[in-house]
Amino acid sequence: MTSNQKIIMQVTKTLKSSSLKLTKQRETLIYLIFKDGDAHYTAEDIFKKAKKKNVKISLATIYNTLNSFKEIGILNTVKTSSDKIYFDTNLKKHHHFYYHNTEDLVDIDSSKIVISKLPKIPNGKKINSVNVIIDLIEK
Amino acid sequence: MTSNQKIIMQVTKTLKSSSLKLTKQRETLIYLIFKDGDAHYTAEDIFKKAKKKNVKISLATIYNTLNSFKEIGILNTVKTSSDKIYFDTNLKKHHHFYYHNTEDLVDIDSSKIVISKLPKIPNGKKINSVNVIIDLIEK
DNA sequence: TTCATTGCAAAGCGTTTGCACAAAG
DNA sequence: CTTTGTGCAAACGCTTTGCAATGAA
Repeated sequence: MTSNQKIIMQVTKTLKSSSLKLTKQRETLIYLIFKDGDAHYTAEDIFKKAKKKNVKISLATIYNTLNSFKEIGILNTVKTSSDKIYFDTNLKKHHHFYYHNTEDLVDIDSSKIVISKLPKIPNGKKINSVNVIIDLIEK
Repeated sequence: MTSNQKIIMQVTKTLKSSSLKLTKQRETLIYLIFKDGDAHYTAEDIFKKAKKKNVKISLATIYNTLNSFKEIGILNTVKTSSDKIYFDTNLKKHHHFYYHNTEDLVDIDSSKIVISKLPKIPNGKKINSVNVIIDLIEK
């Protein structure tokens, strides 16, 4: 069994132990989203993938479902300088390359970026996350 | 003359030397945006500021004008996890605190964050910008 | 006079919501 | 059976656009 299959099983388990029901659409979404490893999709990307596989699912359901997935913690969202939401299957802390031309988002492992100095954090606040986006253009 | 007045003069000069005409609305916008030093405003923020001063300017003009300003390089835009565009008057390289609750954006000077390790940049690409957003929540 | 700029309302885009129907447990 | 999920179309919030009227040079 591949590591992606393992992840699909684990995610499915998480879903079952949540308050969400395991429906056909949700199974399909989990498969579509996790089968290729860490990736970033817009709702539209997934809608197209589903169409290609002749899976019947509406855009609204994709949004609603992915937002539910985010709530039970099997997915994250990322915003870039494009104005679409990217659903990110990588739950570990990580950063991103953003390909300006193609609007693609690619993971950068946490270990590949080291921040050796951080500013003083304002009183009463704490860090929720530190997000680095390296915006790439053609050389 | 304060440093903000100097900036307003300089920005006005840049505008004059661009292909854009110096209109009443543009003068007003420059004043509203630059008078308080580095800041981040949404179009709506500026619309409200203008109303308070009884300046007549439409939202559409604010958007169009600020986008023109961006093109001639007297303004930048920032995106956060909110879905609004922030117009940023700080043209120097810098990073941001994002106050999750209030959706406020606050500058972090470049010197306050040091990245001591960066990943290998993909072939044929170069870095356009490295953006760090420190997302803050209540302690 | 000529061309850019403005304001309005309408359109656009990605995302969310309301509601009747379908499916899960 | 009861409750949750689904699909559709309509609503939404922010931003952009088309166009007639206005203003700058």
